[in-house]
Amino acid sequence: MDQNWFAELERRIPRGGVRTRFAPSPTGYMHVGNLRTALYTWLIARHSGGKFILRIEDTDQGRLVEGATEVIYATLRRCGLTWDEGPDMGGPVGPYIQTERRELYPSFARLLVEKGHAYYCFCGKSESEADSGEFDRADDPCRALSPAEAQARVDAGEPYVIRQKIPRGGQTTFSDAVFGHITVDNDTLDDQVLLKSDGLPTYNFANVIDDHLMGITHVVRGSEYLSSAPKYNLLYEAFGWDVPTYIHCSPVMRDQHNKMSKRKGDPSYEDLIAMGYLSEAVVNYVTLLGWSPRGEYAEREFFTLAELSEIFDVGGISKSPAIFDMEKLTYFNAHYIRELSPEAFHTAALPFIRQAVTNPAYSTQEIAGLLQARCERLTDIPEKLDFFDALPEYGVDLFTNKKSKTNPEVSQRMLEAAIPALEGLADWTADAIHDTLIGLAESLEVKNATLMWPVRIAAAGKAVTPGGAVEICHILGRGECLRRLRLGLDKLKAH
RNA sequence: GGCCCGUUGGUCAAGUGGUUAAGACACCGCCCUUUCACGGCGGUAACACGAGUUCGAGUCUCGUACGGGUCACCA
Repeated sequence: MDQNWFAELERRIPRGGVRTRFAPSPTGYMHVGNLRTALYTWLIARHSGGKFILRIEDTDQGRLVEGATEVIYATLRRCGLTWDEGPDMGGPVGPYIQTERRELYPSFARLLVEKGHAYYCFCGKSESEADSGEFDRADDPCRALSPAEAQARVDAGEPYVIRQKIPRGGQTTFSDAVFGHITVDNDTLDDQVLLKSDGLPTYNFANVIDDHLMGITHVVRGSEYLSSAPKYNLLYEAFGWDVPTYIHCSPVMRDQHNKMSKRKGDPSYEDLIAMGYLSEAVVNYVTLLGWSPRGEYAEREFFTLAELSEIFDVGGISKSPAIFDMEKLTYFNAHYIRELSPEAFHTAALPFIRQAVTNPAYSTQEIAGLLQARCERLTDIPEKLDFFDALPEYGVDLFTNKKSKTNPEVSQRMLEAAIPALEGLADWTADAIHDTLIGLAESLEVKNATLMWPVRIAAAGKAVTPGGAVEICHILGRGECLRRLRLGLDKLKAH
């Protein structure tokens, strides 16, 4: 490759503003840790009015998953993480899929060889594998090969990889926005493979090349890459490129000892949605797992994405791992469910209401109204409504409740009074039912609960219901409600 | 094991040498009440340990313990 080719690539790099990138490998789902990385990356770009770029890292040919990039697109879109450049829309520094950039990497690897910072290595895979424990990379004879010798073997068609030539001795210091300055002895760094024998770059190499060529200014990634960061610095240095700002994030854990992982059954973003969690709740909660707002916002925890992009700062990212707490997510979810307008909640809840309530006579709007303050996840809904379509089997013991001062005998009296009172109602409205029952309790000289309890039990056949006697009677409608109340009365008489 | 990193209540966390060591979840209690929720009020509960430095240390230094990461032609 000639100088002009390199110069042209350099010329395309946007300069000036902040540019961040989310660079997932397409594995078919988005784990929580990944989502958080995407969030922070997006937030950093938006906070400073910069660009957020999506790049697909698919250099591992053995792990390609069908339809995986669609999952990434769908998740980012659903979370509101809009991107400015990416595989689907292109951009000034495309292509944005690494395998489509494959011809780029060998040239840069060879450039490094010419500069003396990398070398051809002809050792087979088996030799370099650590199981023997005998092979010391520092003694790799390939490292000492003269350029002419190496070139001759390449020309002869011998398989090879290109390795980074780490300086012997000395130290390398790199800087991370979260962890600060870290210095390591070069001797603890290994001559990592840059270009694999299949001609594709390793993750570490492709990252450096692509981040530079795409003008990335801030690199957000997991702390598992912290220990390879010094080698990145050496690479940037060897090329003479500016080093981007590193932002390493500690992992999201499932418990004290293990990272969250699909393999161990931990939920991915898609799983959480299927479990009845709202996207906004997941986004809000996950952002706070490992980052917290400072100053005037330190005591707040509910934020919209727009608010987060206003106040997000890298300084608030914590160094230690955070354990994912489903209970707290559930709390956030409950909050977001309550924040929904009644209409929006009805729309979200309808499929779940329909799992339990099929009778078209019952108002799903009214049912949704009862549910909104009573469910933490949408999936909680069906179980709460199981008494509408059919009155459950129940025993007279349900009519006993100490706090409401009821028992079967009292309940019988209450129903005997309530049934005719309700039969006489001109309009079956919630207000009318309410006023009638309250008035009846007053004239019977019992507390409201003493009358309401048996009415509700007879109407629902269940001790715990969303909504009280008035709401349930109203939803059931005059006919069904009175039928159930009479059934309850018969049951009490038989008792 | 070598190297790197971390450690404030059960969990998320604020705290940047002087605080009665915030706040939230969970838990418990009380209030509200037509069951259950919602909401309101209150409570239990933490600086891993040991040495320094300092008038003074959760905050700085060192060590110990514990935890995590990494040592692939995976990302």
